[in-house]
Amino acid sequence: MRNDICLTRYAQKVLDERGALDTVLLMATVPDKPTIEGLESKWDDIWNAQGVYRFDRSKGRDEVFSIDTPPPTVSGSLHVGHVFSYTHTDAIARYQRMSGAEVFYPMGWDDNGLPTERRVQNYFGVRCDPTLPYDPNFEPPTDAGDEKAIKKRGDVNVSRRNFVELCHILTTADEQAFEDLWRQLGLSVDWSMTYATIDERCQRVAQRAFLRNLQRGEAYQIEAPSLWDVTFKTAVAQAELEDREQPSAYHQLKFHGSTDNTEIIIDTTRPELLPACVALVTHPEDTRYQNLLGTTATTPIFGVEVPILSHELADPDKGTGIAMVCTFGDTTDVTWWRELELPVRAIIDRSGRITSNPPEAITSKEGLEAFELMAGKTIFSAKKEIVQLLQEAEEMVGEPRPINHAVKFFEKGDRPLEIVTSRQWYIRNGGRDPHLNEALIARGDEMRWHPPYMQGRYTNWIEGLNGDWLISRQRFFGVPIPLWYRIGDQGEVLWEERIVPSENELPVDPASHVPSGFDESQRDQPGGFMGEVDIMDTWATSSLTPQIACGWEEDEDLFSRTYPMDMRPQGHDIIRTWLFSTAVRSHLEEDTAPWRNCALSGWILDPDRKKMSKSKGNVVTPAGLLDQYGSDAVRYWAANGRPGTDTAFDEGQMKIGRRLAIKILNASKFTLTLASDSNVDPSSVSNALDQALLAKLVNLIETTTVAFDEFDYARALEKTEQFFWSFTDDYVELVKARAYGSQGDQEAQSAHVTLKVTLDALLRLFAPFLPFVTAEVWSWSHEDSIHSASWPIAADLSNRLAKGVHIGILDTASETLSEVRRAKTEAKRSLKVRAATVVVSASSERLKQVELVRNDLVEAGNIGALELVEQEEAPPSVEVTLAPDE
RNA sequence: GGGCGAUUGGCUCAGUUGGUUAGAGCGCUGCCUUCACACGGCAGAGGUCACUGGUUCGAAUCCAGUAUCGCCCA
Repeated sequence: MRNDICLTRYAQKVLDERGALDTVLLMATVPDKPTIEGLESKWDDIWNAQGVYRFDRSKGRDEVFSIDTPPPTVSGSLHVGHVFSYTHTDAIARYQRMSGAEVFYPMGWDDNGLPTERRVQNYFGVRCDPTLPYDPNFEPPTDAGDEKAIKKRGDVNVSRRNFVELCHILTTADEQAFEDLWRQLGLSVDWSMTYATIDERCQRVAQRAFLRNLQRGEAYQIEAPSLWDVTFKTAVAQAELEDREQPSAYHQLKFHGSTDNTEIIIDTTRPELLPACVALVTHPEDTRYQNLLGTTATTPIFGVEVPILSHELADPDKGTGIAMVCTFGDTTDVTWWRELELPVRAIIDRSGRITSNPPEAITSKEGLEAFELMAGKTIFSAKKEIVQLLQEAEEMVGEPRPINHAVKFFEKGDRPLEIVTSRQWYIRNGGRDPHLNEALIARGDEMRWHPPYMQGRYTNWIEGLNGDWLISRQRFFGVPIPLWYRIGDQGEVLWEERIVPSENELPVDPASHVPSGFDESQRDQPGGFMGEVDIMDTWATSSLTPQIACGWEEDEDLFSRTYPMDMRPQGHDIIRTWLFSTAVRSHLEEDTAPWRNCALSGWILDPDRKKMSKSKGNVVTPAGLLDQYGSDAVRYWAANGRPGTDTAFDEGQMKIGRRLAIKILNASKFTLTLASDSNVDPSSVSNALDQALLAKLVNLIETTTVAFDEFDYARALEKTEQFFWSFTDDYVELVKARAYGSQGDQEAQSAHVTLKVTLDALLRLFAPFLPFVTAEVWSWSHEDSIHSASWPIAADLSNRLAKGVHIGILDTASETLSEVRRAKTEAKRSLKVRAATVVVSASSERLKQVELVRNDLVEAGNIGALELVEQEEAPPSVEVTLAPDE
């Protein structure tokens, strides 16, 4: 029965012996009571078995549409925000596939980095202690996941390698859960092409790219002040910062002019950095301090002599207009230090405490004693200590004045960042090189941005860069920086004498692998080698997703067919990190933009219009919603969110989506039951109303095709939905009787063909959004999958339509029918009650249209006498006289 | 402080280069168990398009400014 020829034969019989054979046909092709329940697993299985979404790598670059899917962070649960943006991408992927493109749509998992470390620490109740040796017999704790039990026993210390193994155990399980959810959602991903950012291939790509950067001089190591998170004890990059309003206080300190011992009052929020003071600085045009420029002052308590200098960045309106420069309180201090060529007096260590040894510049007894009191203390305690000392010495004016101000935090951290000097690896990203900066901004012009204004965020970010990209992290679970360093005869590390692995050795872990030409006994020995202990920032891997997905340097054939990629979908909040860093890597590696299109999706807001995020605790998880409303319904809600626009989480929209899916089932059942006999040749459509519907369908196909080509899936959905409801509410009601044969075979046949052609097109237009219900309905009358069927082509339909179709007939008929319904409703009568007479007054033009659909109107409205009165001036009116009440 | 976005019925949103009377869905109200669909259908009420000016024959739409909200960056 799934055979088209067979189906046609049966359908013919239905026409002849209608009624008697209806049941036979229904049982054979269309279910009696179609339902959307259970479609997800049924169709996932079928798609899987048939390989509907498998990438055919014989296709050339011109035929391929490649998508650089964002690898979601697996160390957390998915929330509806993910469903939202991934559905947008999938709709476009499905449209492209149906339009004839060979869609390259792999999925990755982002599992390396801090979020995983934190999850593993909490889930297993462990801490990584890199000094411990690997324990090959280590078993994961049996109480994993049991918060109470873990809290009771406390964390267990494990070696780095054991810790990494636990990371792999957990991420593997997480990834399976994610895939299951994506399948339930109906993403048309080729699941044979997944990758994980910590897997061997990704590590190889990340390390190879790093070595190439190193070779070309784009990666470099330098000892310099950098932003430092004291909780995670790692350096962080500019892109990972966020400002947070924090309570603080201004303190007025008395410096003393060296020549005449005048008091110089400076305002500072960080009095504890006084021992690290290296200069005072004021604005070059600030008349108040002109006479001091070029002289020196001594710091209170510590008695260190510092120069008084000028710099543009000193704000005359801030505090007293003269500031103390410390190494280092904030990034402005770093700028002053660098540009004014000041010395370093570091007093904050890597855990955020005051160092035990004072800077050499402090020599006075009083100063050394004061430092002794602060040494080893946290910032908070040291501040209390120094304020007390200053007040006792009467070197502070008044009390601290509380303020709120913006302080830089690591976006994942919860203590303010400090600035410490350390040896770190950087990749050039235009933060220091104006030419590279310009070149990267220009790359933005090679991509189409959806929506276009998002390009401004990219440009603004690059323009505001103040340094290169810091990629080294002092963490455990990530891709190691693939290097060793020679150790000199005295045991000193020779940072410039790097030992670089060859590319075919990758991936390497310098902590356990031995560079060629050495053996393990030489590790950390004079004359031997030392492995780099740092790992790369997670973005140093994620910035290579086009290279990873497309098989860079490992599958040149695939690479040539897929790169540069056609589309990068992502959230607008990570333009500065993911999008930008990816552009950097492709620029350096391939001298090209990584993609042709960037599609930026908005956020999901909770009903209070707050961004949905884990930290706010307002996250809604998708699994329950998919079960409750069905995947098509949830996708419908998601697809209504316009590109780049934040959208409120709204279960109401899911209810509507569900209703739409059910309506499609029922309307299809009706159409296919009546019209499965029909050919689908629009040129045989003879009725004027039918022709008008098909002409309108041509317009719809044109509109949705243009919208999809512009990545405006939401518009395509909206227009299709609008058409569909008027199709079922008006057109189907108007032709129902005729389709059953009331006006003869030819008229019925015209309706059948129209119904069938329209349904076939509508199902395909809906398919990118509602893949399950459309696949189900399509299968009732087709052998192939709707998802590999061709997208409707407007010209194909319009070319086969009769010429001179009056598209307005459809609206005229709908409006007239609506008037009849209104009369019945206002009379509080049933819609099937007879309208004894209906008088339509309108222009002769409009009356001609009514005349053309007279029979359908009379039957749909159950009209006794339909009278037409010509009236050119007044607006058209419809007067209805109902049959008397029974 | 700079940049960007938003502001349309109770709610969520359309409104495509300025063009009759501003649309849809939800919610609300009323009616109808109709032979695809009660997991439904039909219809109704409800908006001076944030505000103030300007351009224009004509502005939700273009321009300037103001306010509120949000985001990004200092």
